[in-house]
Amino acid sequence: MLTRELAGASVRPLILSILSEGESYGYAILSRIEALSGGVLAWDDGTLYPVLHRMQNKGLLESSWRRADTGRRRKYYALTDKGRRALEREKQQWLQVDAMLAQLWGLQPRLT
Amino acid sequence: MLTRELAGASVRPLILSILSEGESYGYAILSRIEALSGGVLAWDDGTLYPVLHRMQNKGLLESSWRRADTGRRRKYYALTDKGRRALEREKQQWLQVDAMLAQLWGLQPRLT
DNA sequence: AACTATACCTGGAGACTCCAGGTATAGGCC
DNA sequence: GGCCTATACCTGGAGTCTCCAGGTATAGTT
Repeated sequence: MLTRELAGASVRPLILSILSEGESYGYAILSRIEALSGGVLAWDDGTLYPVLHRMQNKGLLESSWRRADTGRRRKYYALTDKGRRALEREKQQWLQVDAMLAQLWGLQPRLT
Repeated sequence: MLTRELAGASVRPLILSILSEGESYGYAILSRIEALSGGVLAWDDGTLYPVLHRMQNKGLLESSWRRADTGRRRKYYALTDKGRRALEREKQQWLQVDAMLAQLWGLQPRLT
């Protein structure tokens, strides 16, 4: 698994990025992350939900309870404009740090 | 500046990577990081020192006080074998997460 | 009726960054 | 000599965050 710190640094960008593709809900976001990582990475749901709540409190997300075709209640989250701007900032920051590490590791820099 | 989380996720890999090039000391590590970031990123030294102490406690680093040619006392840090292994792990984890984000952002994957 | 997968939530423990403050000294300038 | 700046290190407390363990509820399958 990931170090606590890297987990912390990546949850938010991952959530924002996933939601930038369209609205989704907690359980699906978890599955998406697991799939993206090739099954390597799986967050505890008790970690994800508080993060979603905090992000909503900060105005990055908005949510609405809806009933899916399956009959289940789901809380769908969608990006707000503020969330979209936050994603852009987080992305720039990630690329900034990544560029530093790439330099130290002798990897070729990323072309943005 | 960086989000607290990204800062947390990157300090350790950055320190380990910088020290993998050879021993160094707190103040120089700070300057190195600032230089690597093109002046954008500057850690507070009150953040760095406790990190170095923790890493030493965990056996990733070893330190020795020495007097530099300038006459100043410096605490030099060097990687231990355990530290080198930790770097390798942290690197793999970073690349793992980076690959996920790259996928979401439509960037080309990194060839390792 | 029991089980599994789906779907959400909370509280407390522990860990960590950040900030503000502190100590000490070499070298340059007046 | 006296002052300032850059160099060099350290600590304590506030606030924030992940992680874990626990809890609730229900659709579908056996």
